[in-house]
Amino acid sequence: MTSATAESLDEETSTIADRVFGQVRQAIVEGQIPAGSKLSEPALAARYGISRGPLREAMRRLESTNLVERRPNLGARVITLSNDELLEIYVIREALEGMAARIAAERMSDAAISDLKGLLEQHRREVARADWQTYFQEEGDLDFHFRIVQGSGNRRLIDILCNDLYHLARMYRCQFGMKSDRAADALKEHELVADAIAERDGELAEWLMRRHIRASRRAIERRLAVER
Amino acid sequence: MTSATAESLDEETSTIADRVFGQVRQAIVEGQIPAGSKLSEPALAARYGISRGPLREAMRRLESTNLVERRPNLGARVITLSNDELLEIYVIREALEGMAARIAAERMSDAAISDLKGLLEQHRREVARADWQTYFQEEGDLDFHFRIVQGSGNRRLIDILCNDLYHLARMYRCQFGMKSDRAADALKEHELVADAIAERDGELAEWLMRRHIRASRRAIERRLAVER
DNA sequence: TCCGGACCAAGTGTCGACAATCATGACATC
DNA sequence: GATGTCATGATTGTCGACACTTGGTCCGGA
Repeated sequence: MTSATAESLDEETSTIADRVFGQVRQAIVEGQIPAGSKLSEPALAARYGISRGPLREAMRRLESTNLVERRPNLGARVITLSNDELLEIYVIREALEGMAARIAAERMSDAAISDLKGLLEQHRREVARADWQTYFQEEGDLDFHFRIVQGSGNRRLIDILCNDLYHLARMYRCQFGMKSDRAADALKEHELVADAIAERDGELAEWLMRRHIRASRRAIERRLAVER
Repeated sequence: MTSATAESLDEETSTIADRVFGQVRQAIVEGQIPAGSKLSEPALAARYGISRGPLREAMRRLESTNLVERRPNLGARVITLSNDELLEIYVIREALEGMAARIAAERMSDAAISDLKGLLEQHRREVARADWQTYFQEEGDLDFHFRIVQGSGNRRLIDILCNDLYHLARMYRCQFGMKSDRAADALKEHELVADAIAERDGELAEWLMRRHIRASRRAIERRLAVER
């Protein structure tokens, strides 16, 4: 778990602010700190056994990753997950990951492509035998997207997606159960993207990736419409 | 000038950290603080007449906007503008602003489209009579892109582009002279995008916007190749 | 009973100071 | 003469404390 997060193994980072930043982020993403709840500086400082100085710096970093909202003299709150913002994120992912797939098709190493296909092979086995383990399938979904983005080699692209949007996506997924009835379809779409990349067809890879993310967004839209 | 920056008129923001964040950012973008130079906390704190506490928070925000790099116990430095990263930014802009143009074509209000056309009319007059005023043309270029992005109505999209990438672009532009021999071509491309939006043709607007940004990137690539 | 103003408490914003870490230079040794 | 080591200085990381703002509450009056 938490396998696909950039800089996830940053234990023993020299500065306290960075460490508590990662801890609070994880707590927010996984729902231990509920969405919309107020983040009291003294309380958090006491909870993590640090002073308010480093904690404020961590809060600033959390603010810039759009996980918390701050208003002057009023304090910080965990962001409230609105449905519109979730859909907005998928729009951005469609644009960014589509471009990532295009570049990955041009620049990804053969070895990385082999690894990618191996990952999909493993996912196929998991999906075939386990319908109740959609959780791992969902984590695997992020793993797949993570590798494509890495394959683009565009550092800023990697940064935006892996350090901001993927944490948001994981937060939404932990919040609502996100029982995906789309696991089989998504896997099929992943394989199509991987094939296009293996054939070095950047244009097709981008088109397929965008269609894949669009389909995911539509599935969410349908589910939100039903729940309403 | 500095017309197209989000939250630009944030004078008298209650918190000092936010104010000095904007000031330092402007100083970095406009080159008053040279690229690659070290940012000493005591020096900056003294320069702005504040303590190191708020300054450190401002530095954290600057770090998250990718304008400065920090390494623990080693201090912060202004980012060094590498050519590769500049091109990476254009790749992201191509993906993101293409999507913004598509959505803007669907959602932009008629009034906003009229304003956009008025802006282009003004740009046309400027370009026609002034070849030495490419500076204003370049600022106007950002203004155009800014309005398209705003027209998308996607808050996170607006945030990424206006609060991060555009400042980077302005920094590069202030750093090297960025004498653009492409002003006329760029204006023409802008008008095509605006026309597609006016006709509510999202697919075409995206295609044109991506081609426009790609052309700008290629112009930069050519210039970098010559200077080398 | 309802509205308005003042008081109070909690929390945020800011500051100065101490401890830990790293760079720089001189010095001793091989 | 070159290299490794150590001391020194400066800078960063962290902490506790103070001032100011905000929100709630209580009291008084209509």
